[in-house]
Amino acid sequence: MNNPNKKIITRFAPSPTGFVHVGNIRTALYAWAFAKKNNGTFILRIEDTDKAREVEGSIEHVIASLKWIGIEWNEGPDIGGPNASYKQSERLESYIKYAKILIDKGLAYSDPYTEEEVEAFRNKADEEKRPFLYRDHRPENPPIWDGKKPLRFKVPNIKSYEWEDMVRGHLKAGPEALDDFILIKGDGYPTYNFAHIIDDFEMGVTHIMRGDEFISSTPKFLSLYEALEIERPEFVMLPPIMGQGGKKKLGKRDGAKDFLEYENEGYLPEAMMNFLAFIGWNPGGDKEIITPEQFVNIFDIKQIHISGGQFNEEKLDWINHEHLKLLSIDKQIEYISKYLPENIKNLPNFSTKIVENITPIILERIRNAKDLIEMVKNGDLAYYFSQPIYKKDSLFFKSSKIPQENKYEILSKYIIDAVSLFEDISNSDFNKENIKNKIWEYAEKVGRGDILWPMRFALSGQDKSPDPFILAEILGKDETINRLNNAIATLKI
RNA sequence: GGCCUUAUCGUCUAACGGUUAGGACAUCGGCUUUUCAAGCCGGUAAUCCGGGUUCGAUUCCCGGUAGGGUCACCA
Repeated sequence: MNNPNKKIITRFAPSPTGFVHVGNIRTALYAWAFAKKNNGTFILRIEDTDKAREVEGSIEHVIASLKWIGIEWNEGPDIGGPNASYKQSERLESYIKYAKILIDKGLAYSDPYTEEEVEAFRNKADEEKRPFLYRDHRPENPPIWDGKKPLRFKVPNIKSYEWEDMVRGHLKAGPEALDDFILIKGDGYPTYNFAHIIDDFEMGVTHIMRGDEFISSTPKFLSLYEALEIERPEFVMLPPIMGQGGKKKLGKRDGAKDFLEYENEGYLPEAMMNFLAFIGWNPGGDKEIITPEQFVNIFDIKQIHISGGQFNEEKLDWINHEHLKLLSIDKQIEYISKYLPENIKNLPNFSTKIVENITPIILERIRNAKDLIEMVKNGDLAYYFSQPIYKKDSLFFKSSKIPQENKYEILSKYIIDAVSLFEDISNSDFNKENIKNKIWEYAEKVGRGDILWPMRFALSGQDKSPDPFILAEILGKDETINRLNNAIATLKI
């Protein structure tokens, strides 16, 4: 088939019919990684031969999606290349050229029927419960092709085909898989079946990576390669990505979402790449968190799976969290700032300094932007930027040992003592270690929960929060004492 | 329905004839602890079924079952 020393050329060839989803991107990812690993060429080609389904802005969207996840191409519609154009609608001369070769060989003919007539043949076959084959109706004397009627391939040899696939191994199909399919449609545009073969040939593509839904049409492609007398590329059939929960192949019609949505939801591109890479491929071993560079280095077609994998959002969340932890502190701050909701940014004491300080705390508690928004909803963030409001009884620790009768006085005393202890720490030494050391002995004496919980609650106003020492450090000495004094005042009401 | 194809814990997977069938996510429990989170430790959990081949099958073969794909002037 291919000379092993030949430069590897792969491509990703979406049609501009709307957004791309994870399935599309996974295909692109493997083709890109394979080419990159082998110092080959990766081509982006737009298959815009169905004008009816075309959606405005799709090409920009594909480009944005690929760029976001970090896939770059060597040739494409935006950057050109030696075999431009990279849009099929601008390559019509090529298709006509090869169509004429087939006509001259007697291997293509004009379809004399109307769509309705073909449909009637099909329905009749259905009624008689036998498979429909156009070639059963192959016309005796087809008219000269005028470019206004579909041009059909005249399958030269109705036979069984066997071929090798780099993932599936040996595959085969009987003659019933072969039919006189349309090469060029009535509107002058080629079909996928024809166009991709011509383009891959002209662009020197060595490996075709695509979903396994193309297995059943492979014999048609094989027959066409033969008729055209061109060498076929290697086939690399990728397993499907199944939708969450169900067993259906993930597709646009089944609720697969716009790939760029994942950016809005706070997923990191490198986490997304990591996750997608592992649906349908596994390097063996226990390592599950890999960087894009590592992925390219270890990617191997031999380790692509043959059966489909489910899209598991919980695993994606975990992977995202792992990658979040891998980020530099500056990148982490950038991440939190990017996804922090506006209502937090509008709080009275909002400052980027506090955001920087609470970034590690937040990061520990979230896996994506949804979690961050959830934190905000639960009031887990607002207290860093504004005074908490609460009822005085919630200041008491659940298993408090403070006697009921004069509990407000006693707790006030504890907090007053704490304040005076903290007064001793200078502003510059007001960090969590010093704060803890300062109060620890006292806390041991009165019972840790009876002062630590009230202190934490006075600072946060929340049942759940980080520990009081880190809270105090982030708020700073003045604000900490201020809030503790507020708690004392609240107890008096 | 015809044809093609797939099948290991709930999920993603490791095993390339010989393992107490390993890991990860999720889940459950424990430790730690002022609450949460994180972390650490541990538990539950799988070879679809039936025949072969073999000294020995998750692994090879056949059949069944179940899932997926495909049968367009869509890609």
